[in-house]
Order: sequence, then C-alpha cells, then structure tokens
Amino acid sequence: MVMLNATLETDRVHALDVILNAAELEFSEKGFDGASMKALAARANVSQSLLHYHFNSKIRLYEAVIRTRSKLINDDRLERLQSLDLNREDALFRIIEALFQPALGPLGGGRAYARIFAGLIAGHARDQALVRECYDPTAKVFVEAIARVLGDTDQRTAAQIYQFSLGVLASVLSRDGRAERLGGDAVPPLKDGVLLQQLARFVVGGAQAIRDQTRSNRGEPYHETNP
Amino acid sequence: MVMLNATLETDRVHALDVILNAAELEFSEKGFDGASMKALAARANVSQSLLHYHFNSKIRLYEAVIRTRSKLINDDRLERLQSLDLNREDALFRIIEALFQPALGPLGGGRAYARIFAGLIAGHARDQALVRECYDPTAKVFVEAIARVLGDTDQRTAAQIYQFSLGVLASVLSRDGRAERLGGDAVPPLKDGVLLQQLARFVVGGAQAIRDQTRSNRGEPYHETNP
DNA sequence: ATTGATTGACTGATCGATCAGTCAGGATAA
DNA sequence: TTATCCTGACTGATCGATCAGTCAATCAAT
Repeated sequence: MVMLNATLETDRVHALDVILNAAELEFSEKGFDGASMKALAARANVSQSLLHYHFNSKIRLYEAVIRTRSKLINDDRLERLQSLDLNREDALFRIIEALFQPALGPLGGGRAYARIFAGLIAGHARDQALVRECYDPTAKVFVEAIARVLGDTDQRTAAQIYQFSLGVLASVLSRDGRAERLGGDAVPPLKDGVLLQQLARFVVGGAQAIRDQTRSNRGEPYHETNP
Repeated sequence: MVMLNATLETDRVHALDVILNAAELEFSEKGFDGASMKALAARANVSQSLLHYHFNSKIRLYEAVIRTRSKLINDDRLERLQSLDLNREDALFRIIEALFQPALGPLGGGRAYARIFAGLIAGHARDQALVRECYDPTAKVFVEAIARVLGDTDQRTAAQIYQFSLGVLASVLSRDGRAERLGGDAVPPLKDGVLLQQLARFVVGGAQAIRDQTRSNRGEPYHETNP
C-alpha cells in the first residue's frame, strides 16, 4: 500500500491516508457511481461519517483521490522530461517513456489507479473539469515537446499524437489478460519493462508515420508504407 | 436516432427499439451504475415496469444494448475485412480501416455507444464476460489478419498491436475536444474522414515499428532503450 | 499545578431520497 | 377466451448526507 501523504511529526498513519487509499481501491473496482461510501468506509476501517467529515461529499473525495495521484504522476513526468536532451535522435522515444513510465510504475498506484485513469479516458461529463485541472497543464508541456522533436510539426498534430498515446497507455493500464487471451494459448504475460518498450516503440512509430504523412501533404514526396 | 431492430411487418416503432435506444443514450451518459431505470424509462416514454417486462433486469438490458450494437459493428467489420486483398502492400492500413470505420460511422451509434465502448476498455469485472462474448471472436479474426500481413509476426505480438489499436480508437471515440484544447487556440476539429486516416496511419506506423523491433530481436542481443 | 474552556477527530443513529425490482390487473388484438 | 403488451402502485434495500454528541488533547487562566 502506497502512502499518499507523508506524515511529518509521527509515524502514525493518518486516517486521511487510509481513506484515500481505500477510496482509490474502491473507485477503481466499482467506478464512481458503483462505489458506495459505506463499503468504502468499511474498507478503511473508519466510520462513514468520517468520510464526510474530511471530504464533505463523495465527489470531493473522488476528486481528492485523483488530485493526489495525478500530482505524483505529473511531477514525475515533468522531472523526467526536463532531464532529457531533446536534440538526441531518440528524443521522441524518451519523451514517450517519460510520459508512460510514471503511470506504469509504483507511483502510478498500480492497478488500482490504472482503472480510474482508464475511466477518465472515457470522458464522462463528471470528469471533464477535473481532467482539465489535473492533467491539461502537464499535457501541454508534453505536446510542445512532441511538436518540437517532430520537426516542423504543428501543435494540433502533436496534440493528436498525444491523445492517441494516452489511448494506447489506457488500453494497457487496465490490462486484464485480454491480449494474452487473443494471442492464443498459454502465452505468458509480458514483463513490465518489455511492455513499456513495446508501448513506446508503437507510439513513436505511429507518431513518425503521421509526421511523414503531414509532410508529404506539403508537397514533399510520400512513400506509402515502407519504413 | 438509429433503429437497432428492423421492424418487419409494420412501420410501427416497437417499444423494444425505443427502449434500447434510450438505454444506449442513458448508459453512455451516466455509465451502468450512474444510469437509473426510472430516468431511462422516462427517456423512452414507457413505464419503468416495461423495462423489466422485456429485459428482466438492469444488467440484462445493459447487455442487450451492447450485444445489439456490437453485432452491427462486428458484422460490418468482418464484411469489410473479407473484401480485402491481404496481399496488397497497404493491406495493414486497410485492415485497420476495416476495424475502425464501423465504430466511427453511423453503425457505431455515434457518440452514444462510443462512450460505452470506451468504458469497456477500462475493463471492469462486470464487463469482462460480455466483452469476451461480443468482441473476442471478431477480435481473433483481426489478430490473425494482422499477424499474416505483418509477415512472420507471432500471434501474441499481433494481439498486442490489436489491443494498442483499440486503445487509440477509444481515445478518439469519446472525443470531447481535448485534442483541440491542447493543440492551442482556435483549431477547428478534424473532419471524420481525415481523422480516420490519421488514426489508421498512426496504428500502421506503430505496428510496423513493433514488427521491426521484434525482428531485430531475433538472434541479436537486446539493447535497453536505443532504437 | 489544577481547573475550565476550546478545539479537532471521530462515531452511532438516523434522515429523506432514490434505487431496482414485483405484482395484480387493465388494455388490446387474435 | 387466450395470449401478449403494458401500466400504476407498491416494497425493501440502499444510497449519500446530516446530526448531536463522545473523547482526547491543547490552551488559558488562576
């Protein structure tokens, strides 16, 4: 179990952390509407009243979970991005790694937050303002970085690529063994490191394909599909 | 409004269709748990009891919506796939088009089913059996086609690519203007045809990148991150 | 140092609202 | 009549939220 808030004075586990962790699990398994404050409180071993005491309402608790986790992820993302040399040849690959790694690693909250994250992709009205607040600022930084390393690619194309990338990430975050199922019998699941490599490679390949297409529309010759 | 069942004898709109359409809208906007049978019935202009009369329970109605829509989509997908010449050079591009087009077009139910579809990607326990039933058979056919046109690519890699592709599709299906928002000011949304082209190109580029990487790993030592 | 006031953390009981689902019976057509 | 379609009235369960009040710790004043 990952602690979301560091306790400063004592080694006592604050109820706030316990609640946030339990909420993350509950929301990830049942979704916002499917999760009940009662079950959530039982999971955290606190009274249902305490949830309202600290967070006022169910939606505010939900937002707190996402704000807390997204901050961890985004800080890590930005830190990784800033340490990159965008002039290197594999810059795009590194950027995508910086974007994906934090969500896949322990900071990402494991499977628990993964499902919540994948749910955010669905883009229900309830989540839109929250996504705007928690993810847009960092997203813009990455979109600009992508636009830069892709040469003269415009922001809008870069944003499109970014959106595609997140979709690919989401498809893997909430992994439930479907790829293994479709892949035939008895294929062992990929190790996380290999999966990240494959993910990033897929995105880079796709991004370059779009870049090339965009260029070819500007008068330069376009080569069908050969690499 | 798209009719889910054709009325054979008369031009009367069966309550079944009205209910299914209303349910699709309601579930897409609120999710399974967020949608209420009462609101759903009001939307369909029938009594709440009628929902239970025809579908027995909320979950069965939900399943009926997904079964109905997925059948339309999958039939279209398979038809398009079968009409393809897999020996053409752009076969992969065509396969991806065949996979995406039905979900993006009118058969896909527009924005309504899109959100449900994107929700299925999140992979909650409730949906797993249903996804297996409604989407796995067609998925396997596409995985095999992808494996074939990618040369000596194994099924598991093809399955991985298929999963990535669905993620990309989902990221776009539930489009809420985020790409436009991240792309900077005043960028008009892409026309659907252009979007499909860009989607398919992205996936093809990504797939080829993975294929090439897999090939280079046969026999050669594995290099950590360099391309 | 001992009292008394004040606060923050927390709980049990309970609220009205809403949930999915049931059932007896009306309506309509064959 | 019989079978199908459909509804209004209803139920028990569960929902999120509120409330008064307990308990321990802190602070202030003597």
